[in-house]
Amino acid sequence: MLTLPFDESVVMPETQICRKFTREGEEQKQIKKPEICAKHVLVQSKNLKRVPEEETEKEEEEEDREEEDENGLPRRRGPRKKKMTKVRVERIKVRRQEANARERGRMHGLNDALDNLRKVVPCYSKTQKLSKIETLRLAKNYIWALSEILRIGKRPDLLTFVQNLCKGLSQPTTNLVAGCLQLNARSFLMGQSGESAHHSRSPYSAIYPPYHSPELSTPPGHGALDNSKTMKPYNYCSTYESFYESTSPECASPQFESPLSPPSMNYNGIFSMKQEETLDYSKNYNYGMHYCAVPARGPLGQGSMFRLPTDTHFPYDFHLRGQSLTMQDELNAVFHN
DNA sequence: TAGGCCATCTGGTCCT
DNA sequence: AGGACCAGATGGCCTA
Repeated sequence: MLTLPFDESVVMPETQICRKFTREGEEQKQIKKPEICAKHVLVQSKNLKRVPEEETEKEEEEEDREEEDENGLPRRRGPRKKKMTKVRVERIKVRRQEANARERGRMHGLNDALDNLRKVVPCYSKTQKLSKIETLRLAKNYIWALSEILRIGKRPDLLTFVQNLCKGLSQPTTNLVAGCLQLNARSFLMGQSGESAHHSRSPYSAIYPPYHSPELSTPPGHGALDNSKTMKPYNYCSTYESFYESTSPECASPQFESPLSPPSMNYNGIFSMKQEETLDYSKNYNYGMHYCAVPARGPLGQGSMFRLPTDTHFPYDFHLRGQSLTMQDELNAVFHN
């Protein structure tokens, strides 16, 4: 069901500790406070340990002897407190540095995992990253919303779905989720008038799983079609760029080319499906993703704003120009309520 | 400038 | 003993 390859090896890359971190502002930090690379620390510590080890033991023995009286008995009962010799202090320092490096690596792994989570929740933006807590909240809501769909067996209307997604989220995040839908919608409309109509999907397809997509429902290696053979290689960058008019820094990322990639589909509304890149898209664009939102009867705000036509297909019949804004208003209202 | 978010350091605790 | 995990403290960066 998840789009992007959920590969733990990506989450915890082997070289995680010593790699170059590129988080915003971190480079500056590196300049100010050069990062102590774990490997360095380890090497240093090994050197520190190895060279003086024998000497250390001698020293410690001597110190221990110092604590004995003339009869060879310890001066005090109970556990002896080891003297803090230079060497011992140094060793403690090194161990602390090692522990710091491990802790840093651990936190980076955690952050990588969080980044991967950001990519599979329905709202992903490189430029406006969700905070950690918001990512977790949104992920929880997303899981809940999807399981509700499974439980009930039918799709809720768009607004309900988005409302569920936004429960407990801050207003900026709520706006971001709505913004994601708008971006999608805009691109969708642009696609209609332009040459790349097939490059976009309706906002519905952006956030809903591809229920009617037999081609996509089977992960590679599990029979059926291998999409990577019939479609152009996955490249979400183009769509990313179409949304943000900038080059995705992850274009070159190999992590999405894993052969273990799950069906190359992303529901998050920002990235496109792998299949969108196909030249023969018009033929293949038949995933049942043509859900469109039509205004519900009655004034806005009464119940749902959008409805899913259950058996009719109105591809591209999405009245977004007016509605996208209204939708955000609705979402804001939801938030404020 | 206050507040939110984040990375890092640190010491404590638990587990192997 | 050493590593993993955790939470508190701290300081930097960013934004409203």
